[in-house]
Amino acid sequence: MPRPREFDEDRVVLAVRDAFWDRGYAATSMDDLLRVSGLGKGSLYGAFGDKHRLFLRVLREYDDANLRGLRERLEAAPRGVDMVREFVLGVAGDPTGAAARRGCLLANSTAELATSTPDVAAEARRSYDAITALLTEALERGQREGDVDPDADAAETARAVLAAQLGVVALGRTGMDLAELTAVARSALARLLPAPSR
Amino acid sequence: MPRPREFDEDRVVLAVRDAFWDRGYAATSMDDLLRVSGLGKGSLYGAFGDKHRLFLRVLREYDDANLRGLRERLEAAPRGVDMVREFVLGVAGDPTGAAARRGCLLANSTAELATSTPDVAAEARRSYDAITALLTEALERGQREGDVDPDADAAETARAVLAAQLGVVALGRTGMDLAELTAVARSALARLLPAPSR
DNA sequence: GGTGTTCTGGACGGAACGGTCAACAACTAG
DNA sequence: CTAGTTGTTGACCGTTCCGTCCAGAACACC
Repeated sequence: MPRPREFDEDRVVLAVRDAFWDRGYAATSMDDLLRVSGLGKGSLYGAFGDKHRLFLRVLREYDDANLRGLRERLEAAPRGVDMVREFVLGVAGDPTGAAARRGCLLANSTAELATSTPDVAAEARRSYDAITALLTEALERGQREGDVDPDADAAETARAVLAAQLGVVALGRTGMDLAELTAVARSALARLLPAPSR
Repeated sequence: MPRPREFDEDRVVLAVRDAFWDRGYAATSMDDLLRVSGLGKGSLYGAFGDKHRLFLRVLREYDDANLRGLRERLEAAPRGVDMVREFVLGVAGDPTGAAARRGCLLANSTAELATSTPDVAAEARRSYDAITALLTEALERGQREGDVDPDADAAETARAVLAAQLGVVALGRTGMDLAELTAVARSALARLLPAPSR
């Protein structure tokens, strides 16, 4: 019997996500969020709660989408190692450099908020653990497929790959030249994923 | 003939730095800065300008101190490769984990502000370029000293090491278990700095 | 068509924001 | 001791902040 929503919840979450992504949490005002979402104050508060709750929801959905994408890429990849390489090289994938400059919402949020907001730190741990598990799986497949040194510890390598990727993300945020950023990614990958000594 | 300052400028910069470091730029209010510095409004504005200018000064001095420390460690290190290892492992060096959770002021600031504040992005590039140069120097010394594969490109390796360190810093900020963080650092180092094949 | 429930938009409040300014204090140079 | 210069303090300003609340609108159900 209630009056139905006039807006699409997912669309609002994406619009709000972009605002937080571009400005950071603290620098994004509720007025900004109302503007980009097109909602009135009552609607936004009614549907999502206050700024903090809204942000956490946005962050969780962002992470979930990310993990889903990685999982799909792993399944679709001809070889396990391809997914690992894409994961690192993809940071510099957008030829305009805009994506690299924008960085990763989770990484940005962790850097800004992890100290003051335990929820964000916990979300980051959850997400990075899941990514590590996926990378481990990909590397183990790579070992079976003969692309990765079978003597290497896949889980350890996965952690190193994640660190390298996070580093490339951080460097991309400085506006570093895209060719150089790609070179960093390649250089790290070449050293982290030595071909099996056959 | 002027009236002399009643405060020590460097002490104020350090106190303000800690405030920015703990809360981030946007979440730190001028009142916070007045409290931690002990100054009145007129004094702080008179000596350092507005919040933005004060922050940039703090960030530059932080970076300079960092670079100075790295240079000294390189000069003091028995072997070039020691400085490289310290650079990465040092992130998890504080046994309480507080330093790891705090992260790096420059990295945090870049993640929060690089998009909206070109000055911060430029400062980050400047700093990371200088660190890369130092790491390259250390690695070249390591090659001469027989600790680093002489066939590796030192500059490329330096970039990969920097990325790995930034990644470890990012992971440390999530509150990841300290032993695990150390393992990540070791794992990355072991793969980035293969012993020379003698 | 009436009724009950939810949604909507904006007015509103109190607090906190960054920044200015003027009156006063503290010193130096002569 | 006087004059001149700078430092200090805190009141003050206009703006923006987040969040609440309410009057009215839009639907579903009976």
